Amino acid sequence: MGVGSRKRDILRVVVTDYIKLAHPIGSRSIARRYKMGFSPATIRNEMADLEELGYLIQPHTSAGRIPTQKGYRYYVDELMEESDLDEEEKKKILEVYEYERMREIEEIIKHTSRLLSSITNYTSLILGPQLRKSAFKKLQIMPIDSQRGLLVLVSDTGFVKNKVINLPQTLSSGELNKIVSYLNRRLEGLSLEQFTSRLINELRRDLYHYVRFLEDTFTLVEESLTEDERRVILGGTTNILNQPEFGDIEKVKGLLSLFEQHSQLASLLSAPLADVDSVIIRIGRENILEEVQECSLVMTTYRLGNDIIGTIGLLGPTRMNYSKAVSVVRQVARRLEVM
Amino acid sequence: MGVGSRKRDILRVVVTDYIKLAHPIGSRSIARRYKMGFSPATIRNEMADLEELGYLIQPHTSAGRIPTQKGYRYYVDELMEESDLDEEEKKKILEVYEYERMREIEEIIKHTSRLLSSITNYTSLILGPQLRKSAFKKLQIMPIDSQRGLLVLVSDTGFVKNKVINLPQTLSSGELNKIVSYLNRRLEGLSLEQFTSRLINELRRDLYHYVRFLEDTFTLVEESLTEDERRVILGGTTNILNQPEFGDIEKVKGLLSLFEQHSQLASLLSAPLADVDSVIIRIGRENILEEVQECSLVMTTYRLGNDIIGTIGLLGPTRMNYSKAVSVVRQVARRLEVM
DNA sequence: GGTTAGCACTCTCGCCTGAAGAGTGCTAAT
DNA sequence: ATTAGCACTCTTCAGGCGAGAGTGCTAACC
Repeated sequence: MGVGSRKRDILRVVVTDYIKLAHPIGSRSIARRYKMGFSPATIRNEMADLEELGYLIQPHTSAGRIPTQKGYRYYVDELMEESDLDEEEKKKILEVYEYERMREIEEIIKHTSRLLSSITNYTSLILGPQLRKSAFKKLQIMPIDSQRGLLVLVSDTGFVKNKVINLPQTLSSGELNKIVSYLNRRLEGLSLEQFTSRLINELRRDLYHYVRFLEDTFTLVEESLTEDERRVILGGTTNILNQPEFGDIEKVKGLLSLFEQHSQLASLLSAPLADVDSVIIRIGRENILEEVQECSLVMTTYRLGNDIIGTIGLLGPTRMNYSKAVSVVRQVARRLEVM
Repeated sequence: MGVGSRKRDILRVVVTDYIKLAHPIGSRSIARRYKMGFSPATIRNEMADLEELGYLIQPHTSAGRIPTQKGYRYYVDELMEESDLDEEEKKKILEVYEYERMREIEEIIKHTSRLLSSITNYTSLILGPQLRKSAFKKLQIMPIDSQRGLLVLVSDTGFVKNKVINLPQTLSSGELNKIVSYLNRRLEGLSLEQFTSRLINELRRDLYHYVRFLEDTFTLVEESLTEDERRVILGGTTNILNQPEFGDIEKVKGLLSLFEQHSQLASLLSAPLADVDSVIIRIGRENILEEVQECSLVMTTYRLGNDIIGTIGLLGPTRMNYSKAVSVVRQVARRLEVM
């Protein structure tokens, strides 16, 4: 299919119209809506060819055509033009981040997810800061009462994690301070993925008197690396219900309960790290998970500092407005990077 | 309707059968399922009376009857017996809290909500610790780098709150320590609701040199009092989709988006504080919010320490298993109180 | 008088049918 | 290569029909 060929034009029209109208597109309606200079019959022939080639399909004989997954793929790769955002949408983006300068990273992400879903009416997914890649910044243990203390861990990307731990009664505040400053010295600048069992054992040796209460400290860091890395922030989870293709409860059920399983979502968002900065589109069955095989995901990575720290994405039906989704995701990611 | 009257028995049967079977209950099926010693015709007469009295209603002529809101109300007030839990369910409860001793209150609540929804198949709502009622325990500011610090606030109920704040460059660590220990002394034992603007102004006077960076501290406490108090933890939000009465997307939509609005949910859960320890049931339109007028809420308060600190509840269709919901909610709340 | 059997009536639900509408594929003409 | 024409297919929707379930009423029964 060469550039400027009639087939290309017709495929483009079918895809964009189907995205807009959500029902099969017939030759007659194309001829009516766009004055292409061909009769419906000609268009019909071309459409039959496009079906032969696997780009279109008929839901049943004598309905119009709708794009196949391959058709969408060709569209986003070859035909789509990235649309510019409305003035209003641009303004919305600016406003959100206007007042966000000082907040914690968690807050920024939550607002971002709300922003994405409110502009697009799709569901937004944000894979939070990859704690693994971020560096240790500071650790502190503040005594709460005689038995308990609060362990606080801060990463250079502004991520904070707490845990209440037991303190041995025998521990003086002087000793505690010494331990804390030892740990800070020892861990300074390490990325959290360097916090391996070898390192832990080394620390254990050095601090063998206090090992029992330090176990909690180690546990916290480990939890941060595993469980917490999979944290996904969602926005607009009910937007999907407005899509006509999800009018059936059964279809929605799987999707909505997927939204409660963060580790699954995290795997969905794991992008090939090669394509940093580019926007990745996964259409239908290109996604691994069963539940989203009738959905598409438009996503990109965002960075804070120099390391990649997360992914933001929009999930909609395969019939989603890719053009808009791509530009929204791109713009917001860019905006996020200058925070 | 006196105790032991036939009407009572029949009302009980209609309500329990409808809860179980989810379709209108007819006189014939009652006579068949329960050998009551009356013919269907007699039961029919009684049912006609019950309809007259407003306890039952027919969805259409010549269908069976279903309970009205008034019918459910009579049932829960007069007829229902609290059911005991299965061994398996009891075990489930024990297991969850077995490994929870050390965790932060937030974690405990999350697990509790998962527990509630998994046992009952309804949606669980937990109104978190009422920070307002809990007392200030400890405040700490840990420097992260030369410009920023992490402010950490701990309440006596184990609630932790963080915020990244700007530190004036000119501030020495000695000065910082002095400020922190002054604040700790000054705030010791105060309940957070005593943290009023009068107090803030007093602090402002005493620390007028540092006011600008302390503003963030004050803000944090204020936020904790307002925004954060309304935090609601949800579990099993998609369970509602399994109920036959919510087979229609339109009905579900409102409910699911309500689940994203925490302040609304918080208002739903606000219970008359008079009935601490008792389980409160709100049936259908007894709930204020539009979206849950076809749902019922079974809830009770739980305490940590001596002050009431929250509410746990189960939300299901009006046709929910009240008997089970009441006992689950009661048992879990009780279990929570000995943490 | 309370209870019951009998019966006509009503309403839902699933199924079929038929007409309207939309779109196609094929053929023959341009 | 393109187009007009036409028969054909398929969906959708309304209407109709029978089965099933349940009712209300009446008259008989204990």
